[in-house]
Amino acid sequence: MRPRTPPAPKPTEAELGILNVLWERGECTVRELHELHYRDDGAGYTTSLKMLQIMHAKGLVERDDSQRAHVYRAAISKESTQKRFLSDIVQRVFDGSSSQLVLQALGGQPHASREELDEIRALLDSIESGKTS
Amino acid sequence: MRPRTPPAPKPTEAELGILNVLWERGECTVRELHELHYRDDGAGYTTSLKMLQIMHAKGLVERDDSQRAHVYRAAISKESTQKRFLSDIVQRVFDGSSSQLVLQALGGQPHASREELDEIRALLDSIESGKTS
DNA sequence: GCGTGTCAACGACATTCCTCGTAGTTTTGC
DNA sequence: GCAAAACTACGAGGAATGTCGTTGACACGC
Repeated sequence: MRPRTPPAPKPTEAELGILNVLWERGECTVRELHELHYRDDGAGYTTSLKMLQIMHAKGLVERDDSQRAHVYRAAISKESTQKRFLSDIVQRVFDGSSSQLVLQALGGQPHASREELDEIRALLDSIESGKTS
Repeated sequence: MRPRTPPAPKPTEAELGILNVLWERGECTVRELHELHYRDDGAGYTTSLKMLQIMHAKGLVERDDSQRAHVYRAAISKESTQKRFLSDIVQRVFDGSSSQLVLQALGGQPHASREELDEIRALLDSIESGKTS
């Protein structure tokens, strides 16, 4: 028997935009999402609806249809999606080396705050001390 | 007058695979690329050719057609492409915070070598010392 | 009751991506 | 010379993506 949810595909760019709203708001009706996210694009309401329906069919969002206005929320966590995209990009443009990615990320955009840098340093320490070497 | 090269679009996934070969080999004929990259997919030769033609039209690769077998090479650098994808993903799934991305990358895949960790640490130092704060 | 407005569902459509078949040209082997 | 092989060019077409219009169901106010 297969798992009930076949691995939930990688979100497209438009889907990612919607997921960002859902991650922030927790849950949304179609109307709410449309006002929040699609207002400026000038896109029609049915576009928002259709996107959510497609995403629901893909397993990217869950739906409560007990009310007339269905309520949607993300079916995949933001963190797992971050990991997903990260490992994708590491494989595709960084030859599988995540530290190469880290170097590029730190070098390219060096306006991290002192706290963030310290946090990174602390994580480095914990990785190093946890190593079996 | 517009610039001659309108910003060269973001490579698709298939295009990225081809670029990886070109970055490694420097330059390739269609035949070489096909043997190296498309052999296992069972894809036809004309598919490789067409991809390169499309990429050339987009400005992703350059072409030397002085010989019968045209020679292609990447028109965009690997590093700039890494930056491009990195900043994309930072905007899309990390709320614009590249240090958040770094934390996730370091945490998610903690099998970096001692040398890599040291290199990252050195970069942190140079960022911190270079700060105006 | 009934009209007005909101909602989900569905199909249609343009666009992009990737694949391939075919045609026409040039080179090579003999 | 000429046939076979290799190469480029071109267009067709299936799949996915994102957009929308239309339809039919439902709810609320009066």
